[in-house]
Amino acid sequence: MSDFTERQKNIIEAAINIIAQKGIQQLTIKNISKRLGISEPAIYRHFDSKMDILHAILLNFRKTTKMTIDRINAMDASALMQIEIIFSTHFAKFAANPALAATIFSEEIFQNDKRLSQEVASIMELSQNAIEGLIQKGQQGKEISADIPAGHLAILIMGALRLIVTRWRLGKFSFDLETEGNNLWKTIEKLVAQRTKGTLNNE
Amino acid sequence: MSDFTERQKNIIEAAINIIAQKGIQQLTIKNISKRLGISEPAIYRHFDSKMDILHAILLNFRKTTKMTIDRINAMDASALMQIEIIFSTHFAKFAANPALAATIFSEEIFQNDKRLSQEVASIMELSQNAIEGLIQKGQQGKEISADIPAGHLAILIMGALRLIVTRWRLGKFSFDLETEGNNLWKTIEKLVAQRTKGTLNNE
Amino acid sequence: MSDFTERQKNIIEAAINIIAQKGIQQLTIKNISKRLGISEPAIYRHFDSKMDILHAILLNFRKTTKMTIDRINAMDASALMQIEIIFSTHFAKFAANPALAATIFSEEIFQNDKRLSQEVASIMELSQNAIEGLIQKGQQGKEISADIPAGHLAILIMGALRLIVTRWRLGKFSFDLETEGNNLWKTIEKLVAQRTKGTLNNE
Amino acid sequence: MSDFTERQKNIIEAAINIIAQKGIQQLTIKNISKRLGISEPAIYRHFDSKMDILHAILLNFRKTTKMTIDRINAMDASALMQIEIIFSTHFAKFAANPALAATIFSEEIFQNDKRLSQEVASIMELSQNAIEGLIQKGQQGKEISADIPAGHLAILIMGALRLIVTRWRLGKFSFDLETEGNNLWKTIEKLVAQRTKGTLNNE
DNA sequence: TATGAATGAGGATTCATTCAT
DNA sequence: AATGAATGAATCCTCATTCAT
Repeated sequence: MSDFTERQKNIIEAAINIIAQKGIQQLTIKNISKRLGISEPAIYRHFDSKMDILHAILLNFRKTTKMTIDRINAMDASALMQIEIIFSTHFAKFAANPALAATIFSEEIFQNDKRLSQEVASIMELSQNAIEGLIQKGQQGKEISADIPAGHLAILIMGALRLIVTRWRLGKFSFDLETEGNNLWKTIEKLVAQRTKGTLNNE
Repeated sequence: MSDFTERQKNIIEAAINIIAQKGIQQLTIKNISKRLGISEPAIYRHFDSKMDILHAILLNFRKTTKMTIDRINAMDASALMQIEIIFSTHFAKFAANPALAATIFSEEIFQNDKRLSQEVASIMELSQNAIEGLIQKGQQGKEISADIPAGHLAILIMGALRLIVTRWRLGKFSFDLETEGNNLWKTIEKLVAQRTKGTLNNE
Repeated sequence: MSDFTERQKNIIEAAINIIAQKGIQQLTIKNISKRLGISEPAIYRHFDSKMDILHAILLNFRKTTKMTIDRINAMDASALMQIEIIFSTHFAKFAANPALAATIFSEEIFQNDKRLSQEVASIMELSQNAIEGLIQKGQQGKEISADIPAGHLAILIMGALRLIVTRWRLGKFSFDLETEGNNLWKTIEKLVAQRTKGTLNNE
Repeated sequence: MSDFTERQKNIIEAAINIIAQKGIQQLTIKNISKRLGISEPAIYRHFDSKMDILHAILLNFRKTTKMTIDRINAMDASALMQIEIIFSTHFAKFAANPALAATIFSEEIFQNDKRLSQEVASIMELSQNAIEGLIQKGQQGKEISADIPAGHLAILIMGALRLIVTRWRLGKFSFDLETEGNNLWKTIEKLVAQRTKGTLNNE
């Protein structure tokens, strides 16, 4: 959030909350200003257009995602552990800010605007590449079965993450996201772990 | 599509295409009518409201999904084979009608309307339950590793399916969905297959 | 109703009921046709326009009002008795068909159309003149105090009639119109009755 | 009009004039804005909805009516004189603002909206109760014949007032309302005045 | 006699945005 | 930095009416 003024941060936050609670169709300048208790034109002091607000949301998310990934990549830990941290960090982030999930996973919202859709694609790539890279590292380190395409594994992991978050949202947060996320991770870990004769799950 | 008149089918189709090409924000009565070369009020001869059109889209999708699932469930095939068919049928359907994917995976679009959001939830459950049931069958038949929770597996499978379709859409269909889908399936199959000493993947 | 076909009578009746129950704003061709269980264009087989339907309602009311008045005028009864009959007949008519009151007393509804507004004026005159004539007759016959302008008396009588009916409608028919009407009449009678020394009310 | 902004007062005035001149059917946001020389959306800066405008008209009328009645009630005058002032004040008000009469006496216009119809009923009650109260006072003070139910008298007075105003409107203001009103009042006064032997009208 | 399909005109209302203050 | 007032364009939807069948 470093490059944004306080008011801009307020606006971004309000916008995210509106999207999460009421859907993108309710994200109007009027609703944002109402939430902040200011007038509509006041918004235009801080952002040139509504699109700019959406762009700021994405930009902001990409930044924090990148920071998280960089931090995790720099860790001295096993690949599986690192992926797990990415996984659980995402869940923690969404649990703490459910609005974010609604916004980030609403790709089609942004498809009308080139700048926005590119930003979305870029964010998706970021996590995908990070996970894929860690998987390859894990395969080289014999933590993860080498016979599984890293890209496919990344899709499975990210797809599961997205789906469980979406369910959680649509189900009105009726289960504990972090707990379920961790459980899911254990299953994933079991699936992808290097299987040697001695560690066979069955038999 | 059996319960709809020809005009209703036209309208549904036009609506799906608009959502796919321009996004839900562009799904207006005017745009639908323009696409069909009729006037706006003409739409209201066939649907009471815009929401009813969206509802019809979902209803229709649920129906065909249910039929597909029932047909596959009735098959005399291994559980893995059946899941694979569900998987590939979905890809085939989306490949044939990319608009559908955009519509169906846009859950948050519908969150303002109870009837619509319930329909979406119901559709998601349908596939989830079907896959989960087949996984359990596969586990009982020793096709699929029994130590993996069926629910988690179902989330992984459906999550991957959704994610790959979303990527395909956002990437403007730059890869062949069915091919990639089949490849992904092979990986999934490998992951979940009952692992006995003799069939170990590694070593 | 003699000059109208059965279908026309149905339409008129439906229109009156809609005006009474939902107000003039809800009097639409669609609502009329819905009430009759026919299609909208079917209405146009029987009336050239919506205005023609309203005109027919007024025409019809004027006819029956004229008939009533003529019949009463022809009676061999005292003037007061005759006015009372007009008075109570109106109440009976409105009690039997509350919709009519709502329609007839909604003069401003018709003010956009010359033909309709003239019809309304003509109906108002009809009753006014009838009552005024009977009052004069009563004054000549010494039934009614001669020092009161007949026109003013007619306004008082008709005004009270209209107001009590309006109240009855707005109060959702919470009192018995005919009973209250008769009570009111007794008061009116007392007020206008020829006051001779011997029949003084006070003292 | 105290609680309304200048623009709100403009809008209310324009609305009243439209209702009076063209009827309620022509009371559209477009027509109001046209009359004020502003755009349609501009209206919504000042009123949330069209219904709110109608409500404001009624509210305003009720307020001034209440003030008038309170002022008259506080007067040190005979009951008959007080009623006469209410009577003539109403005529003066309508003569000065013919539009108001058209609006206030159009009860059925408001019947679709609970809030509005209650306001209308409340306004009607206000005058009715005031007059009824004054009649009782007059009866106690022996100004007014005590053998006449006060409620009936109030209906006669208010009914006559309404009817004469309506005629004046429908007749395109072809007579002088205040003059005719005053004449009518003299008749009413004569009718209700305490009749003692010495003041007998006849003989 | 009736209908299904359609339409031009218009309804209230909302939108993102601008401008003078 | 903020606001009150305004607006052009667009929203969904309804209306009376027409026409081919």
